[in-house]
Amino acid sequence: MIQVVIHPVMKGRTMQLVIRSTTKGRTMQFNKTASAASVHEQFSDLAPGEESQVRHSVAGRVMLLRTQGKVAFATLVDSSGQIQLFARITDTTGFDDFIHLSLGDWVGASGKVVKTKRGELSILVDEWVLLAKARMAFGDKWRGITDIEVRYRQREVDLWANEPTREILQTRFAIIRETRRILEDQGFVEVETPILHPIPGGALARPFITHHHALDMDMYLRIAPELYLKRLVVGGFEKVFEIGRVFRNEGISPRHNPEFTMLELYQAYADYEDLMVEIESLVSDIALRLLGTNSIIYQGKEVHLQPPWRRATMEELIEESTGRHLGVHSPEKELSSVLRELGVQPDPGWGKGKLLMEIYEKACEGKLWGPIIVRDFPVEVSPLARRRKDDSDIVERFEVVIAGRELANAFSELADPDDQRARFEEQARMQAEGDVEAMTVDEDYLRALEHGLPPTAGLGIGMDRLVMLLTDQPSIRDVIPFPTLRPQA
RNA sequence: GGGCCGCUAGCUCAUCUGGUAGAGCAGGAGACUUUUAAUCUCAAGGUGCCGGGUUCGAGCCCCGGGCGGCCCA
Repeated sequence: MIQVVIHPVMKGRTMQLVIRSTTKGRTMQFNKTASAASVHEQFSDLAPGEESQVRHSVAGRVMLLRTQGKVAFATLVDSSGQIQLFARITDTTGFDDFIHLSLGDWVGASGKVVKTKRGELSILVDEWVLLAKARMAFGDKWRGITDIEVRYRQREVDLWANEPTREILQTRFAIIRETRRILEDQGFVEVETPILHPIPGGALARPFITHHHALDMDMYLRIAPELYLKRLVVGGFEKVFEIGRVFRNEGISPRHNPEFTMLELYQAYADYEDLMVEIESLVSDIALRLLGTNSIIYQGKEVHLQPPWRRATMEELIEESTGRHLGVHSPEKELSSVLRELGVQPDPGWGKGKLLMEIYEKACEGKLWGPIIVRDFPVEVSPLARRRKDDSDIVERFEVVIAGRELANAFSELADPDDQRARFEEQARMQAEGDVEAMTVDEDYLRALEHGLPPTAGLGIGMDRLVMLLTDQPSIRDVIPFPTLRPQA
């Protein structure tokens, strides 16, 4: 015997409906013949008070219920929109139960499509069935759910009570879909690479550690798919991309979630200049397709996404911001003192390249509205990127900054196995000195390079941040269906 | 990790300086045969995040803890 648990707010007739829906067997199937939107499309020209002779069956969630004696009106919401149910004691079987539906109940209803005197297109219900009972009380019917914590923890409630949440996530999934289409149209092949890594690599970040019992070894959730994707290029895939989750063991903020979605693409025979053009058109095209414009508003300020975007070197931007001409060849003392003036205490282990990068991040990045392509980074902070021909301390790398945030990171890939080994060893040294974000030597990757990586350029885009930008959301949590939260005590 | 803010009925919010908690909606009973957040009547609904302390008396003041938000490192 199944114990029927009744929520405290369920009483009287509503409780009887709960018990009946639980103990007398559920309706397991419903033959829905029309969506709310399709009813509106087909019968938009019905006159107020006019009844069509067409029957339809609709299904969805009861969002509002207005009873008026011997008639009642329910607003039914499905994934396409809303349609009104019109129940009448003379037409509707089980009318007495109908008027005791709760907000949130799932209902299937059949009847003629009519338009009421007030001009609301409706289903004049003759038969209906309770498909699922909402035992938990509904949020405020006017304001929905505003408690941020409830919205993130019980996203299903947020989703059906708050329409904007649905719209934002629908846009998110559409952005990812359009990205795939655009890249496939350009001849890129979507691939999959491991999420469980024996060695974390491809980015400077602290990984999550997990354990494989049969192999009795620790493994790491990937911090980037980068190294495996380049091994596919070595194997002969000339244009590849992967859209997938990566995991970084760092703090949570309005811009960071421990797991997030990254797009990485690699193109053989290309360099970072080619990818500057690629990302400009990619982001602009996605906006055009989904929003109908590439001139958008983010948090009250305009962002013009139409190519070309401004390009500037890191050194140029530092000079604009600080008024000082600094570079990787500036005296270390000068770089340290500028950084200290900016309020950052340099770490003794930092070289000139790291100092310069810190200066850029502190003095420039947050102030750049963009879109802007910031190019030519120090080799010290770019262990997988190719050196520039004219200056071996600088690499062919760029970041895209929009609204003060890094949206994408790209570079001409380092293909020289000897240089790569030296870079890995430098990273390993930093790791030994306690840098939890430094890389380790990846012999499998080095062996792959020994087999020959053609000239290749790679690009990574934080898809969550792109979604934030295009949906005008200030927090990454609002564009992730189930953001990471500490469990409630 | 540090600072500031929040946590009151199922939901959304009130409660001036400490005096023993209130409304709207939802839910219950009833009225109403074309409503649009329908309306009207009645009744019910609270460990004030948790634990200490101060006080004759704490939702409010103090200390500790939890969860969340924002800012900073």
